[in-house]
Amino acid sequence: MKTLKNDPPGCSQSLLAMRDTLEVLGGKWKLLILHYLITRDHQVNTFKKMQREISGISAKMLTKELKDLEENHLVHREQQNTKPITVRYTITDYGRSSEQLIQQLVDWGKIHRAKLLSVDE
Amino acid sequence: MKTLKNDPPGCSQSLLAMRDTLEVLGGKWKLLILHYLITRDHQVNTFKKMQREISGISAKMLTKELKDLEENHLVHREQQNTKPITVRYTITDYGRSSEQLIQQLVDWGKIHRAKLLSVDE
DNA sequence: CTGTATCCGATTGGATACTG
DNA sequence: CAGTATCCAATCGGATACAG
Repeated sequence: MKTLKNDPPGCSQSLLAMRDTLEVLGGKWKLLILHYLITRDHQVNTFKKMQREISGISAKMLTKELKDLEENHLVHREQQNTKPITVRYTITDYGRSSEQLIQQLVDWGKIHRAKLLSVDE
Repeated sequence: MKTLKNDPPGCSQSLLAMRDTLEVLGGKWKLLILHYLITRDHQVNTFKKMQREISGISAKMLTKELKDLEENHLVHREQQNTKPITVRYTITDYGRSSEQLIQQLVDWGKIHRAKLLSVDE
């Protein structure tokens, strides 16, 4: 498990917690990947399939993000005995703890798109 | 108000909403800034004060992030008649719509720090 | 198929000095 | 005080080729 950065001096508890979350789940892709795996829990999600279906991500990025998520026990990596080799990625129980957060992202995105329509641009 | 990116083809509604949120509120600082302004709603929050108290942010970044947030009606900018000039930043009603999302970030950060302690590293 | 390695342009973001 | 302008280093991240 990756260690977190130290508290910036004088940082409140909630600020620190936010920073931690942004450090672990921040960036362009991690929450999208978690969402992908959560909503496709019963499927066999291979590297290739994920790259195809998570629109816009490159192999390099997907590798890196999956590695980060695995290090933090949010995602499980399982190599299959196929030929050629395939790898199955699944969400862990711990990874599921991000579900509410993800739901908030979805909810807010909908709020924002609605707001956009209601405002003269 | 900034327009959002178009839907990547074949993108589900929830995925699209997540992308929107990450586009508007993503990055290292925006949610920290909103949190700052929400929790200090009754104070006079000037540029300098914010830069001092949001540990680690540079003037350049704070300028840019505040501008983005203002463009999206999440933050209000108000120039004061002081000498030298000061500027007061406040959260808007719309900005307050991010409060639940921020709370989730705080909650998850606490979960994660606890998890970190419970796992042999 | 699942990555890794390399190249390289684009972007990020700090430091510093400066303007109104 | 509230930014802007400039320089520059570090990182990001795509494309391509390649390895197991």
